[in-house]
Amino acid sequence: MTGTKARAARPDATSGAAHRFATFPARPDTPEPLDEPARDDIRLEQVMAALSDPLRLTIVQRLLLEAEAFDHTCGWFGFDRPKSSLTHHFKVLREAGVTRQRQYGLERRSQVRIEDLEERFPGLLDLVADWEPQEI
Amino acid sequence: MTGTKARAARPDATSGAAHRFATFPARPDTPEPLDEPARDDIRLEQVMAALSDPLRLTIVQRLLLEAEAFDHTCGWFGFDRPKSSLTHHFKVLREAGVTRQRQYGLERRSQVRIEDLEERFPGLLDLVADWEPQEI
DNA sequence: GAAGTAGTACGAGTTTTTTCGAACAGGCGA
DNA sequence: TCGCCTGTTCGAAAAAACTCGTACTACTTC
Repeated sequence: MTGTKARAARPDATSGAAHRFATFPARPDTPEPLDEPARDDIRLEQVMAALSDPLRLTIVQRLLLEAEAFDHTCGWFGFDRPKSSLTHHFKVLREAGVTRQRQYGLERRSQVRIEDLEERFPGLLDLVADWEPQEI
Repeated sequence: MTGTKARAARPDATSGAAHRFATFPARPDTPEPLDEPARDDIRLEQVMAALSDPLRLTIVQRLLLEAEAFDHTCGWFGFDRPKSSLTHHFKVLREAGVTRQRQYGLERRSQVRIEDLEERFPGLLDLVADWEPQEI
């Protein structure tokens, strides 16, 4: 991992309305994101579908809350599932416009598209952040 | 339809925070609701799943906006689908906790559980109200 | 180059959701 | 009682989503 703690020390505030989720300035060595819908092409029904799965809700919630909203590898989550299943779920999130993924050498890192989602569907991410996973 | 306009004339404000959707006082002749989850048993993932379908989003949006949030029969929507399909979709909405249904003689009327959803998932209904159906 | 690592792509099996016809239930009015 | 009307239930077919093993790619390190 390349300096997550250092970056997390001074997050910028989200542009526009103040918000509970911190965002971070782009860095010069950041690779281009994988294919994703443009902000205005994000569809509510697809975001809802992406967030209707407990595993994916967990992913988004942990991206929002556990590590100051910065990007993480698939492996970081520690889910006990086959890799191909995780690939599938991360792809659903990205194609719905919920997350952005970038390739850093070997690993693919994900982060929530906080600003885009806040503009298109204000308040939605708060619901995810406050979600309580079903107790067994 | 039994007096929708008259009832809509003076809606009460939602209890708690002021809100864009009007709610209505219960009437003495109101039948018991069909089986539905209790407020605290409404699960975000199931609400998301229920709202991930364009037809169901349309139903909820029109219940919210077109008739001052009061209840309507399945037929009122005028969808060009077999009746059994509509029954299915209304059932998905009710079982997820999004709508409440009551039997009035022949017809079954639906309304959005505005207060319950506002308490559990504040802001979610605004997203539905502002949703723009995909242009063909 | 060989090995190790992070994750993808494909495809099959399974499950869930959706769709829709056909038959049914039950209130209401003539 | 006989239709008519609103909507349900059942069942089957079709479509979509999920799971997961296997094989593969690509980068890094030795």
